[in-house]
Amino acid sequence: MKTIKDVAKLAGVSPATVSRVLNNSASVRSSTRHKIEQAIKALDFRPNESARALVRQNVKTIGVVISELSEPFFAQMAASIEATAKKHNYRVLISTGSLDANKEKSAIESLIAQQCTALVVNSKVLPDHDLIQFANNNPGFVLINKYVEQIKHRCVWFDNELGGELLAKQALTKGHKSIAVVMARQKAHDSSRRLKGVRRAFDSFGQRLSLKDIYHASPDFKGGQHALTRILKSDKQYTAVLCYNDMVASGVLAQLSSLKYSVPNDMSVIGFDDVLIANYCSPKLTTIKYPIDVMAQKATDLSLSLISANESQLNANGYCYKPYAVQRQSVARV
Amino acid sequence: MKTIKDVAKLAGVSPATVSRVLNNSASVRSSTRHKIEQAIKALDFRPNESARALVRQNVKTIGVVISELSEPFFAQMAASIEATAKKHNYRVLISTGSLDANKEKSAIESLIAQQCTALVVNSKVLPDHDLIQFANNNPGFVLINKYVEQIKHRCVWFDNELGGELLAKQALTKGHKSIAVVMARQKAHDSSRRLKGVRRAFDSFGQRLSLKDIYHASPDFKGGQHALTRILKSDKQYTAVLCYNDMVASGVLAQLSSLKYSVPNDMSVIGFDDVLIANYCSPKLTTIKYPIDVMAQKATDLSLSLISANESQLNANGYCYKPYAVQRQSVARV
DNA sequence: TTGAAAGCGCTAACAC
DNA sequence: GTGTTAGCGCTTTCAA
Repeated sequence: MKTIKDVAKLAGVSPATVSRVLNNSASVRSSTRHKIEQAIKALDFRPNESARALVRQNVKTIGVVISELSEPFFAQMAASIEATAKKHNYRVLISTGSLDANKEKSAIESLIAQQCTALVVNSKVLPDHDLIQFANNNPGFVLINKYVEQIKHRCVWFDNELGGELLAKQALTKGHKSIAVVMARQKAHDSSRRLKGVRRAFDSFGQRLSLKDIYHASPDFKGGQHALTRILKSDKQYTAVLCYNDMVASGVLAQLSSLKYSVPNDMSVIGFDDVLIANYCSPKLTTIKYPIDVMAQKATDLSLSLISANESQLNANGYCYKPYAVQRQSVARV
Repeated sequence: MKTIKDVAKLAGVSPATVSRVLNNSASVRSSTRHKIEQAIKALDFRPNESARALVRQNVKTIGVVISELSEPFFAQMAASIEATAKKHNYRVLISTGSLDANKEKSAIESLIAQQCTALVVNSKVLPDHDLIQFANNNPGFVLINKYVEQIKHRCVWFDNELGGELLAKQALTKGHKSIAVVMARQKAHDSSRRLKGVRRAFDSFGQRLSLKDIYHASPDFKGGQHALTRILKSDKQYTAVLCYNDMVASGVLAQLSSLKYSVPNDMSVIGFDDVLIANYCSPKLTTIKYPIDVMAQKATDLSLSLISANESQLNANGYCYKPYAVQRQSVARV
């Protein structure tokens, strides 16, 4: 392995000067610089990042914690973080938390041990006080998809309640009266806030959402399939199904299709998130946009500016992103 | 930041002994070990991985190069690598290559500079001689989804030709005579090998694939939509469309659906890869399985065993994975 | 503008 | 079993 000494020897200078060229840290006579650059090229030298990290006490790596990389929503988030990090010349170290508090915690800790000063964490199950403690000990710690009052300036989150409201309004404004709602089973998910928004919309339309109309399912394709089966078994004649996310909605769609129901004529279906599949299923899903791309970008920028002490432009209230409706073909007027 | 010295001081021992406990590297009296473990816990100490990497000349991090993280196929691959790495107590450093030879090269180089001795690379556009050179200088360098003769023992690849053959047979065995084929535009993709397999199947059925029946498209949803439009404009009455991948097939499906064609009655459609969406679209796609999960796992294990000199169980011929057909509902008999 | 030297936190010989 | 010491490759004072 080539080291800075090899370069120095070949260029006939000291290692310190090579370092100066590498970092543009002090003025170096241009002839000297040239010699060094030649030597670097000749040896195909690349500085050892571990050594740099050790002496600089940080590493040009942003740590990312997510629950599950294979889910489209998170994959998109990770992709957006990676793209943003790349612009700042940072790499991305990914660790999964798998919906387990201990694993989530050790995922974060391991990234910190790797000297990641920048950290973008999508915590699903870790208690707030743990998150606050991490934030206090790590200047570059940022939460995404989560709001924690005490460290809100490090949070990039989404207005789930408004999302729920918009979700319900997609059906309510088209005259639907008998509406089923499919939410996620886990408390950890954003179900309860979305449901609150759904209720608010019902109230504003003078309608009532009964507990019986709320179905619980795992937040994926299979969950949607199962939920729809239960929905059809009920004695109510629903005309619309509000879904926790687009994967659930796809499952609902698939099940309806296999039962020869026509969407949106026999049943309207509304998704949430607007991931790729919403645009790819048939009929295309009317859904609620969760702007995860720009949120991920913001979280990355935020983390990076927090560690560069470039705090002038920080928003003390954090960053809340709003949903909006994306109307496609899965909703009919009744 | 806590260091090994702090722990040593608190436990009343030397740093070396702390290191021994940390690494289980030599026998330590159990009472001493206990004291040290107490001190580690009390200080919430975690060893600095950069320092370890520097002295050990490697890092417990596996570098991954892929073209685009947001594509479902690659997201699934990345997820599988991460899961496997985690089992070996490795982290994952991800870098994207974006179908550009220079970016791909610098992505690999940057991972090497980070001391990643284990490397799983999905190269799309880098010339073989570059890959061979990387392999020669990096014992843990492994290629996935690619076969390079000179370093085949470091390759985990897929039998695209057989895949193409199976793809065509899904239609041929059901009596289709007029078949359109949609392949990827880029040479970099596996199109040509798949096409070769398609041709072989046609030959074995005594049928002829004319150049006019081959359509080129970008390997995604939009590409599928556009391709189908061109297919329907042709003067031939096709009864089946063979697609480069499931995303293309979804686009074909969507376009057919919007034109009120019924699948598979009016047209049969066959995908490739068997990503999630193949199971989620309507009708469910008949497709060819690309076992990316197990391949990614194998590539990760291979890379890790290459650097641990645990080469006894290595296969000098590399690892070729075979496709198989997954029959669902998008193909009819004619 | 450049070089010498110290040291980041850790591991691994080599003593004892 | 445990401590002492050197040094991994780099950056950064401090002098010159």
